[in-house]
Amino acid sequence: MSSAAAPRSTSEGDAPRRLTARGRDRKKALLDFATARFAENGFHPTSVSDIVDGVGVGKGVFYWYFPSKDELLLEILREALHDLRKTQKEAIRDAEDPLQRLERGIRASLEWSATHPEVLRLTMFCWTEETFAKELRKGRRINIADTATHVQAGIDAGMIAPGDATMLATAIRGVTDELARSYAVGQRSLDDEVLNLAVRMCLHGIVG
Amino acid sequence: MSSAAAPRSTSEGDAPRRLTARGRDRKKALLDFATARFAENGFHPTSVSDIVDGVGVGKGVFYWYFPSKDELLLEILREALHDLRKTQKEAIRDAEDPLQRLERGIRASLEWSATHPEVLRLTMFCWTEETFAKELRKGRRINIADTATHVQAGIDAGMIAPGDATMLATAIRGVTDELARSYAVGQRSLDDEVLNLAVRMCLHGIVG
DNA sequence: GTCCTTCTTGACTGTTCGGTCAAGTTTTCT
DNA sequence: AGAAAACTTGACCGAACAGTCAAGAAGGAC
Repeated sequence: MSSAAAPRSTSEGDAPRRLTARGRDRKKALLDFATARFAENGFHPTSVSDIVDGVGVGKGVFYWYFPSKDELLLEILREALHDLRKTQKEAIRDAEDPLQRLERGIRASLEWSATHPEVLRLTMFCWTEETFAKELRKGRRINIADTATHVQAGIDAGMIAPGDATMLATAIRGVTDELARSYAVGQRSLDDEVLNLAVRMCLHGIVG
Repeated sequence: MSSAAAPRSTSEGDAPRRLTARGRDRKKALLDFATARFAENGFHPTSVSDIVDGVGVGKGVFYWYFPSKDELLLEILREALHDLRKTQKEAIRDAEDPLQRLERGIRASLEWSATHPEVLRLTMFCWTEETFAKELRKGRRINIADTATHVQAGIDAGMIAPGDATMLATAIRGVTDELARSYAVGQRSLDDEVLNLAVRMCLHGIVG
């Protein structure tokens, strides 16, 4: 116990850990490789050894950058949800009215999904274990709230038939999620036709 | 090698294994308990020992009724998909036109989901591992094909705007799946309001 | 009763896995 | 240069896990 400082993993509160350039590269390599393997093999069937072997480093490296395998997955998740939201916000920025905001948001969602199919697969797994589902619920709540804002604005502007904005937002998410999922699962390509269908289902289904 | 017959598990082809009344009860108990535990704890985190302990039997019992843990989950899955389809068929039987068939199918889907939330959770996990995803893809293909039949009939009868029936069926499944999922995940109750919303989104979104 | 099949037990096996650690190397800071 | 911090190694550990098996109990068929 009297030994050296032992900067053991991210301490309780959180000491974000200072990384050198080399460190940042390593961490990213681990993150990327793990994401790919988790998505194609499943989370549990992919061992920490698989990951470090794949990246070509010793096992200790893994635990230098991540406190645990679970925490790694949480980090992948958080980063993905954050990136998706950022993408949506950018896509919506210059829209002129609520309906256009909704349409662009829907398209941005699907396009993001098309470029991150591995994350979508991971997401499906995460819903099935509490540790990870908690994080997803948070993201979902935020996403639906964002959408509901625009739906409500549309209702107020008389562009959308009155109704429970949150529920309509949930249904919109349903259409986009499922179409994205069927792409992730490899049953359909995410082309313009699908994008247009999603928009048509959501908007013409709810526009008064 | 000269030992007794050794009726080892379900043999390659398949010898459905003759069960006594006691046997059938045991098997059902294992199936039910496992479904519940898998749904609340996750598949991998739930060990075979957890299951047999929960039911109060020795470990050998498990392997008398199931060749492996994976095979047990596949059996749960197959049974569930079969039951859902049967329920839908019954709900649709006396409908008068394609639109009514679609509406009743949608309602039946959601109602079935409401009474089998554990299965829905399991389903999400299954999409993430090939062994199980294969089974789900089959179920999904069948489900969408069923729905597409009615959509096509609606198009032919001039009740639905022309379009790719399969794609529309996919979107319909999207709405119902997501609403069901948000129920399974515990964010919303599956009341009449939700049922009506689903029908409204699907039908008024595609009716010409 | 006796024979045969179904069913049950629980200790055991071989393996794998997440995580640790003492020791060493490289980079950065001063 | 020298100290400190960041990084890396890979053998090692205890726990847990899916699956096996030799032995026997229960119950139906005759």
